[in-house]
Amino acid sequence: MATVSSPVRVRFAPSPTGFLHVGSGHSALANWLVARQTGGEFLLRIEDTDAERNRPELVDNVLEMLQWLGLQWDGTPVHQSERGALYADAAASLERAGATYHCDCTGEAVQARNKAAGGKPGYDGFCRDRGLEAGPGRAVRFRTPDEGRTGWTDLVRGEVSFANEDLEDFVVVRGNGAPMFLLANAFDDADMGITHVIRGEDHVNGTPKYLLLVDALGLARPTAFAHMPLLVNEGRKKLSKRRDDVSMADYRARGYLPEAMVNYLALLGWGPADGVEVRPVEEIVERYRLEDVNASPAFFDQKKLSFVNAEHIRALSSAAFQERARPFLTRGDPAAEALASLATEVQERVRTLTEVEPMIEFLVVEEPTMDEASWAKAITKGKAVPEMLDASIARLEALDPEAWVPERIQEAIGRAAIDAGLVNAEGGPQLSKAQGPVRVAISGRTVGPPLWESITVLGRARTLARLRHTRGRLG
RNA sequence: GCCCCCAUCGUCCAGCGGCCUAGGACGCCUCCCUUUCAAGGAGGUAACACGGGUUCGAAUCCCGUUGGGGGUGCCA
Repeated sequence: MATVSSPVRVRFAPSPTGFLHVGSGHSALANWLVARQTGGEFLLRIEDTDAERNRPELVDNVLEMLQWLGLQWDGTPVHQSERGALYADAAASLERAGATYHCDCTGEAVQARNKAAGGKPGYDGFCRDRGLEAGPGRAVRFRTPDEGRTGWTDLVRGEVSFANEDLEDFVVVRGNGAPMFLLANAFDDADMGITHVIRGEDHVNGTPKYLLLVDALGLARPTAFAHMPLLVNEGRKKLSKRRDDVSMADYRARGYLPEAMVNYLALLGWGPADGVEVRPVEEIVERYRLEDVNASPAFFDQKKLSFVNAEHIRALSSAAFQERARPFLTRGDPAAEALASLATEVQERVRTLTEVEPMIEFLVVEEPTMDEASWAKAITKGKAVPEMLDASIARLEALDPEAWVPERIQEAIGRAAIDAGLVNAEGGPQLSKAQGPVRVAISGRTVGPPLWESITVLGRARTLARLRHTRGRLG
């Protein structure tokens, strides 16, 4: 299959009926990648011809999410709602060419006839030859050919074609005068000079009608189409707003990095030849090939997304990591300062930015929130817990306040372990056992950043107070 | 129902007629490292849906079957 090389002119055409969804993001990304790669243009068109469903405020969400992802579009977004006259002209030209007719059938009437005729869906052509004039409430239908085939070369699917006899006479203008999706969509693509139509697989069935319309309008067909694989859930069903986690804004709120989202989305349906999956977007722009995109549906795997996100988090400089985490710190500046003191340790341990704060929270709050499971594991079921806490208090207290550094603290805890009888075969301290009660006492949890560093940052007074408090609870 | 599409490990991707006793990644499991958890290192688990062709040779090409998905609106 030919490679897309000369500059393309592509578009992302969302309908503002919902928040930007990871599936639309996937299609938008494919368009953007190809535009950037070929030095072409990535245009935006808001398909808001349905005044009743249209929610203008959702346009903001779509634009904001595209910007968040870094998918900057070229020029000003086109709004179909402002182009009614153009569609009316197109419809008039269709009528002059005899390509359309007026229809006054109601949906119920069509259904009833279909049922009587054996239950096949679609319009039956009832008004085709009735010669109805235009009139209020009357829709305009396109007269599809009765024979022949309509097809195209799809960059991801190869040759695709439909028998014209299977294509019903579809509506191009509604009874209220509003243009239908297919008319506005096909007309605009030609009018905007779109060379490559890249969109989801759910548009495959509408493509022959689109093509018939473009031809009847005397406009040029796009150079190529590419129907991207659908993104599916664990049940292998198309991702849906109702049952799946698909809102791009939610992923942002849950601490995913836009570069990780873009990286992961690019991996759905495609993979770089060198096998390096996690990489900067510029490298994906260079390597992406529409012709190599798979036609089969891809499962949107949040576990892998998390892995990719963790990799991108670790790739950040410490300063950048702290800056990116800042909006997720609900406890403000104190939390930011706490993070600064343990940044590299935390950065290596989180998969999303929302996991940052819980890891340093013990440094910010008065008293750490005690995790019940951790208490049960390290305190209730721990070995020589009272002894270990007593010894830690004694050893840490004896430590020169000037020497409150990780190395000295490790030594002190090591001695405390030996005092408490937590020794290994060589007579050394059994640190893995010894650190449990201390960690829970100071942070409330069994997992967290390295202990010696945590104690160093917590400070002498607070560390001793928390150890004593926990010791006190044991009686 | 009809039309269209899809079919390699649980998942994503590689494979485009011999290099495949099928490779990488996520996940899961084991071990190492280790103050917890991560990270890192070493292993392991696991797939060409089925049946016919074509060919000296098929995961790769063709046909069929089965399975899955999408569409089937005066929504986009």
